[in-house]
Amino acid sequence: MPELPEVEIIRLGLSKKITGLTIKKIEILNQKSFQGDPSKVTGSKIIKVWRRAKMLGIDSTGMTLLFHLKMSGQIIFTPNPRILSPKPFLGGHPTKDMLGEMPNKSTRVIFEFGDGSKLYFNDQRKFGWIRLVTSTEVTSHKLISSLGPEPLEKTFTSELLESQLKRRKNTAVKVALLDQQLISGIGNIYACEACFIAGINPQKLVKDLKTQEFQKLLIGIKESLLKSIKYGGSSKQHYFNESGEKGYFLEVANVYARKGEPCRNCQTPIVKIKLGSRGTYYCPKCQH
DNA sequence: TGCCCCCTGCAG
DNA sequence: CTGCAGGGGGCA
Repeated sequence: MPELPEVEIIRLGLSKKITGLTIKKIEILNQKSFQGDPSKVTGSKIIKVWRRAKMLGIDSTGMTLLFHLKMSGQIIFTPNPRILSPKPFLGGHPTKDMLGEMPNKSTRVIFEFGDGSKLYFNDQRKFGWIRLVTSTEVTSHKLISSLGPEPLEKTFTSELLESQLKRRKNTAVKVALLDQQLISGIGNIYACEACFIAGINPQKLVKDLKTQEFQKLLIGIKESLLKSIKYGGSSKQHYFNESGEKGYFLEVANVYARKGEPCRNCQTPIVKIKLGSRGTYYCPKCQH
């Protein structure tokens, strides 16, 4: 589920909460969700929490826990209930708006820290994973080294966007935007949103884009990602931040999941098509 | 460059 | 019941 904004929100929140804590115990409930030897980090202290593309990294001494949430992964932090009052989501049964008690049936890995707080890795569909790698090996790891530039970096300009996308000239723009080797962190929601802001039909081939369209697309990418972070991310089904709170970006999204609803710009009903086997939303009047 | 697949669960 | 879901690796 989570794309760049959602993972970034988790990073921001988690960083404040777990930096400095000691990993006391790692309980693996689903073997496939955790790759590596957990004993290599138990007893060590958390130094840093970082993000690259849609991946989250937790550094301890010499080792990195690398997380990928894929479609349904969640990272949920709970303070020690004997020290701090329970968060609202600890209260009850899971609903659309509330996460419910931890752990639940989707919990795959549980980290326990020295102060009694816990971190739950939940993943209904089991596509996500945690990999334990040495910190020196992580940057050179294939998963990281093959990634394209981060779209929110200042150095990510329309020239860079153009040169990256043009590595796939005969591909539809929206499909190219999803390619993590070209640009990292954009997923299905923000690819659709970026195309809308840029006024570009998602089916348009990269080779047919004009310089000015790359400039608009750059704005569309940065705007939609930043706006989502501001609104707490997109919570369609699974996404909750590390404190169990939903995000509200989809309530202000222009096209994603708005099939048949009026375009916010021209009132034309938003259309849904399949592109590269992914659901794709756009306004047939505003996007050419 | 385009499918199939990894899984589970929810909506239609 | 079928189809669909914030991802992306592997394979032809």
